[in-house]
Amino acid sequence: MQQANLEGIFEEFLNKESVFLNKDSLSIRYTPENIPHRDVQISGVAKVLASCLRLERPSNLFIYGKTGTGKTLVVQKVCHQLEATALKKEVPLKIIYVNCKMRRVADTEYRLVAQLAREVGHEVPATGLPTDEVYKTFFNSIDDKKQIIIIVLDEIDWLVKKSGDEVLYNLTRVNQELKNAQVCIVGISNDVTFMEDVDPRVKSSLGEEELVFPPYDALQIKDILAERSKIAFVEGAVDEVVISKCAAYAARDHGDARRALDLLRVASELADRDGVGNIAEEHVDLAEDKIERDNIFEIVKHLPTQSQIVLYAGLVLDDTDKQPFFTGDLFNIYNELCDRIGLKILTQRRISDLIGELDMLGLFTAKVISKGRYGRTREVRMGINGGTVGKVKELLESQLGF
DNA sequence: CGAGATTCATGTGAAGTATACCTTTAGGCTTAA
DNA sequence: AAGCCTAAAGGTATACTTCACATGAATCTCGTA
Repeated sequence: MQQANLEGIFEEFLNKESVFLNKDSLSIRYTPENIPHRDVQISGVAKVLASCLRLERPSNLFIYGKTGTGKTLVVQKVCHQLEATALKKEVPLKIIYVNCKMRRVADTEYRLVAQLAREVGHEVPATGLPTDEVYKTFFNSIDDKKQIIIIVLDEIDWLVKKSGDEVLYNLTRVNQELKNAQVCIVGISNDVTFMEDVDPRVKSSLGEEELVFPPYDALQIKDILAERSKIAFVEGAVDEVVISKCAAYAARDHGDARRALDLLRVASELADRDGVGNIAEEHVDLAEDKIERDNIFEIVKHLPTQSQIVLYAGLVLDDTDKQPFFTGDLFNIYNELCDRIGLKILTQRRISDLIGELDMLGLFTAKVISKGRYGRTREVRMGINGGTVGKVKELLESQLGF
């Protein structure tokens, strides 16, 4: 009986007409042929980096703009082209791309440099070595021949927020130590104000050239979506109205094209699953919830256990009544929870830091306030909205074993 | 009544500790001449 | 004697703890109008 059912599902799936031609083109990893409305930025980046084709070190470049304004995409695009040209002209050029936000990959000085070393083919242990040693490993392996290295540090603001700007200082100085190779650094930041509280030496050196990516407006996002959907969907699967809606939603908060693409992709997946031949407006609404949920799930799932418990404690408090709550309240609940599942209780000092981290991830919204006579504390609210809370709670319960 | 002192709960920085892992080194064992 | 293996010694990064001091506005205190 069940077997037959399964078979039925598969059969149906195969017979069903899919809305997709090439679903990949909606994914964030996809690099499209041309990037609409970013000509200025593309040529800006290209002009700066082009000098490496003459074996001259390009100026360091610092790029900032909000999420989903195409920073990463543009840089990657230019880099690909550059690599291709360099290959043709036999210019020794290497481009290293590192995303600093990756947990446990590049979020400390040591780990970043270790990652760089790995990118040039030197396995480096996760701990144990002096940081200088790792620097040396990296330098030596790039300095063995004349070449230009372009290091792209994406989400560089994270790295600095977590472990200070010393890394950047060291990296911007590397050229003095290298005999053959030359290094150019491209920093990409979502935080527009990030440069303000950075060592002025780093600032002047990293910001030799600066480029701002303004947010897209609704019309531009529409263009982008239209372009991609030509590749992604079969004829007539997606309606003008749907695209407008996605664009409008995304433009509503700071012109985030990535969000628009996500909306369209998820909406179309939902439509596909429903087995209807085209995407309807309500699919977009459903998609909006789902994306928010999925993003949060992804973050929560990979949180260290202790942070998960702190988050769960927040959810418990959120459930009762108080919304904002304070560090002390949270710590009490946290204690009970740890007791319940027999986990080691960390100090309040540490929890305070963990709350800070959850705040950075957007799961909490925490603000240090003074309650006058009644002390100073963090005022914490949940950064997760209504419908998702329950699901996150379920997820945590199953992961933590409540 | 208002200026200044007090107070509370916790933020925050610095230094210390435990753990896991790394390299170096010295000693011991094996092996081959 | 040379080569190889092993275990101890000495070192590091990271996550966490301990200690001590900093914060900042509501509240208290006390001098003054």
